Amino acid sequence: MRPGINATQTERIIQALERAGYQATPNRRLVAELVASADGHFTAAHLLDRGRRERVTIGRATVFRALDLLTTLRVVERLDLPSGSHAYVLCDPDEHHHHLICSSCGRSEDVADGELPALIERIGRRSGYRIEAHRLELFGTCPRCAGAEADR
Amino acid sequence: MRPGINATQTERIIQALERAGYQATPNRRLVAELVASADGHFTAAHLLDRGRRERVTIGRATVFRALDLLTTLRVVERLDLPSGSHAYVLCDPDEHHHHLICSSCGRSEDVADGELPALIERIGRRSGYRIEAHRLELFGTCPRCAGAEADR
DNA sequence: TTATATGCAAACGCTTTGCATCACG
DNA sequence: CGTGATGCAAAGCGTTTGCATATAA
Repeated sequence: MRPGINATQTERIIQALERAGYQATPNRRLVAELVASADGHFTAAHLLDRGRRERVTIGRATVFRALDLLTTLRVVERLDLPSGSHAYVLCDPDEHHHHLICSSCGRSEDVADGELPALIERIGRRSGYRIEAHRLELFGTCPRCAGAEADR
Repeated sequence: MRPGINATQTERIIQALERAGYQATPNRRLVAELVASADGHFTAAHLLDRGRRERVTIGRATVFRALDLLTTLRVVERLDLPSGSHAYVLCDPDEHHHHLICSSCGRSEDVADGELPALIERIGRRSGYRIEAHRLELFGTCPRCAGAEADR
């Protein structure tokens, strides 16, 4: 889980692009690598910085456009942090899930939907609303950071 | 539930301000009235518009500052809409709850926490995270809007 | 050769800030 | 009087867009 490049993950992202009919250009490959190697969530600015440090001339717009694309393809998801700012996380496109985010290091886990649908169904029945979407975000401290705290 | 001024609600907001040691100035009273009479969620810009329509010279900054204050006092809560933009809702400062928002008219309901804590406790145990905060947002169509649809 | 992708810079929308003025305690 | 509140305009920040260029199918 060190911040190296995860070739398999990178490939998955690129394949998602190609499957959807987009070109796997060098820039998009770079973004895919950066996303795949991000440990936890990241902002667009963060990604742009890292991209430029890799000595590639990559434009701000390209990063935003690539992230947009990946969001549409459900390869990444956009989070609203408690601070009000936005971040992205890599995630599994194939199943509905939610995110558990470490406030200390930013690492995040996908959390399966579990009993939530039943709960939501009940809320819908009680309120009379037809519920069409939901979003659950969990914030906390991951085991590693909790451990590091204890060591101090 | 028409968009009239809800005097009781307005008073509650003003009292929250005073209790916290802030002055209940005419501007803040106006914001309190606007917030109390908002049917559903609203943006800062929306509030500013309405404030100015009431023929009061009120500055953008004042509205933002008042909303900040009310957010701190938990009289309103800031929402992150799926579009990525922000809105505020009036809510009950005394109990933890979540929001059910009508995508069609913007009306919103507080939803009690209910079984969520148990679910979250389980997620925490399974993941090893110490979960410190959570946010659940529900989007759908309220009974009234669903009815209006059916009437068409 | 036609559609797609890119970089750059400017535009944009929302929010915050600096500062002089005003009101309240 | 001194602190707190306000309006205005300007600055700030993250994001998007227009457009000319470059690259891929």
